[in-house]
Amino acid sequence: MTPTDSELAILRVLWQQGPATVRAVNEALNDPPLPADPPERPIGYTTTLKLLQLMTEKGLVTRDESQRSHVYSPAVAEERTQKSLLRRFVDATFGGSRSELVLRALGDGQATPAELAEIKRLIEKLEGDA
Amino acid sequence: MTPTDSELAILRVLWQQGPATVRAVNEALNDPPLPADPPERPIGYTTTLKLLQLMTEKGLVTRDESQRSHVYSPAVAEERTQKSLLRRFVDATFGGSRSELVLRALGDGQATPAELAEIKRLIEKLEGDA
DNA sequence: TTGCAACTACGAAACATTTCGTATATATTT
DNA sequence: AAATATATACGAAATGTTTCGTAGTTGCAA
Repeated sequence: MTPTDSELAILRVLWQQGPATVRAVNEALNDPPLPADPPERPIGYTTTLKLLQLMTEKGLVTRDESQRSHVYSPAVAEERTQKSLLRRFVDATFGGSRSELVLRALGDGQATPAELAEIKRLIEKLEGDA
Repeated sequence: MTPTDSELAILRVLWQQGPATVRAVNEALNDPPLPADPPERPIGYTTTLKLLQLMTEKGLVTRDESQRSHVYSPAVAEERTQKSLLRRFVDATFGGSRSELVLRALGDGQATPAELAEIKRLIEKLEGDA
């Protein structure tokens, strides 16, 4: 089962922060890393709650109901989920071609030398494995 | 203006094949590169037509109405569109980190040596520019 | 113990996207 | 000329996602 956009936003909070209450998730969602202009309307508490309830039904999260404030945990792995979303995206946008994707991702002069070096290292490692 | 999934599928046909009629687009959409199992239900002709009409309104395509069968052309550039979709995707899935994206894209041992070599060349070129 | 604050549950509205049926017009075939 | 095939237009149903209001419950403070 693959998350929708809003579900993914919630999963990212849980992956980063670990198990959390509805309130904590909601606050994280509404705490903008970089404030937008014009500022976006905050997501309502019950919206986040409902989403987490739906995600529980779908098996994307689990919850601990032993406390009054339920505590939610991710039930899908970050890497696995990212890979699955990536596959969909590459198929839809680049006809399945990973290298086209990478070319576009790096090919606009915005990648830092550190990023490039890191990726180069990765490639050399992959080549070494062959 | 950024295309929806179905709109993107249509744009990909137009980018690849050049200007085309509704019928040609519809047939291309229903001609599976690799047949699925179970086979998917084909997209109806009027569905494609409607989408192209909406896309015309949105400015994603233009059309030549001089013939009875209108001929549609892409009105947005492939590279620009891909970059914009990529940015959204990287933001939503990898918190904006391009190198995380690339790591995931290449890091599952599925990339071919040729792909890796191509990307390495690109990186060396980018490093040279700095 | 009364009232306020915080919680869950859930139906349904609001919104976005996709799909297609039907009406109508125009060309083509018989 | 009539029947058939092919086209566009467009309303509206179907589907999927997001949002929130409201009801009801539980804990806590006055």
